[in-house]
This record gives sequence, C-alpha cells and structure tokens, in this order.
Amino acid sequence: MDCAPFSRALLDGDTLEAARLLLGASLVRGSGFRARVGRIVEVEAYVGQDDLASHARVGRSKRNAVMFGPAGLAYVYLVYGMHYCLNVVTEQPGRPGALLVRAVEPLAGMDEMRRARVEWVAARTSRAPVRGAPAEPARLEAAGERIAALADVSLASGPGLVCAAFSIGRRDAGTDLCEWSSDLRLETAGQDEAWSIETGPRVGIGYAPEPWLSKPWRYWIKGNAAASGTANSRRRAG
DNA sequence: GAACCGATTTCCT
DNA sequence: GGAAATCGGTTCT
Repeated sequence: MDCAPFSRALLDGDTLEAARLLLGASLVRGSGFRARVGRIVEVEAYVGQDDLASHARVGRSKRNAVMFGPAGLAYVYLVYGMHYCLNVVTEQPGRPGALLVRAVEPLAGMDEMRRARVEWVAARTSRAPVRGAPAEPARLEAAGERIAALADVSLASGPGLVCAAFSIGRRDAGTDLCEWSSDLRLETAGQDEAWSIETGPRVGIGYAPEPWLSKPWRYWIKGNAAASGTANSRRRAG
C-alpha cells in the first residue's frame, strides 16, 4: 500500500462529497512494524448546524468546537459513558461538519488491535465494580479468549470498536489527521480495487426529527464484511 | 448544581 | 432479542 497523507483539500468542502472520498482511505496508528492500519469502509455525515442529528445543532460549544474548525482534525467524544467515537472534521472553518468513522477493515497490526481491545475491556471492568459482578480475573480471561477468537474483519466493525482497536481516546481530540507526523492519521490507499458505494439512513439518532432522521447520509463500501451495511456483519468468528 | 440522556456494545435469556 | 453498563455535556432550576 502506498503512503501519502490524506489531502485536506478532499475534506474542506461539501461533507457528503467528502464522505465518498474518505471511504477506502487508510486509518493509521503509529509507525513501523507495530503500526495499526485499517481501511475505512463505513462513515456517517453530520453537516451544518441545522442538521438536528448533529452535535453542532446546539451551536458552538466547548464539546463540539472542533467541528467548527478546519477540516481534517479529529473530533473525538464519549457516548453512553463508555464508548469513544472518531470523527473527521469537514467543511470550511465556521461551517460545522464531520464524518463519523463507523467501521474499518483491518489491514495490518491486528495483534496490536486485539491487545488494545483487551486493554479497553480491562479499563472498563476495573472501573466498574457494580452489583454482583463476576470475579475480574475470570472476566478478563474470558474477554481475552473471546477477543483472540474474533475474526480480523470484526475487530473494528463499529464506531466504538474502531476506537478500541486504535486506542483512540480524549487525548486524540483535535489531532490533525492530515498531518504526516501525527500518531493517528489518515493516508491515501491504492485505487487498484473497484468497489461501489451504498447509502442508507444514519443509525442511533432516534431523537432527530424528519427529514434528518431519514437522510441517507450513511455511506459504506458495498458488500464489505466489516461494514454494517444492510445485513450486519458483527458475528463471532467462525 | 442537579437532572436528563445519548453517533453503542456486550452479555444473558 | 433485550437490558444493562456508564459519564460528560447540555439544559433547566
């Protein structure tokens, strides 16, 4: 695969256009033989302040300020108190827009991804001594086995899983993903493969009214096993 | 300063 | 197939 930073010029315009361009690009963490690399296969567009499904709907705030800034930066936030989501900022400064990275197809560094996933589970279990929780060591061991048995393709097949696999957290907020020197970044991928794009409504935005609820602003690579698509792909490894 | 709630995943039934 | 887990931001008092 070739190694060039993802051009900011592809992101600083119309978000819906940028969504199609971002599909197929590589998401990279680190460098060298331990680098984690994955192909972006599913994204969701959130564009403008009038998009009532977007975090920008409330106007500029401390949380979503990055969305109002230059394209190519990482907008990272926590949802449901436990999962992080990675977004790539789009549009010109002043116009809030972002692409949520929903699914990535692992290409390299799968062992590191599994390790990161176990770390993520460990951090969660140690922080949550709830109710009659099962013994932690047993829980962790079970998680380790489960994660070891996961198919590569399902290591980052969801927004929260992408962040777990790539160790993405608050410290990555605001990172310039188009900058070659960033530990977390975007790179262009080879165009050798031919694939088509499918679209559908965004998920998890039940609070949004029409027409936003039904806007077909989710984009994925047709038939890709790592993308949720129409029939979900998040089944255990076989 | 205190409710309220979400761009989700996992585990159990 | 469904509920639980969990916390920071937004909003309202």
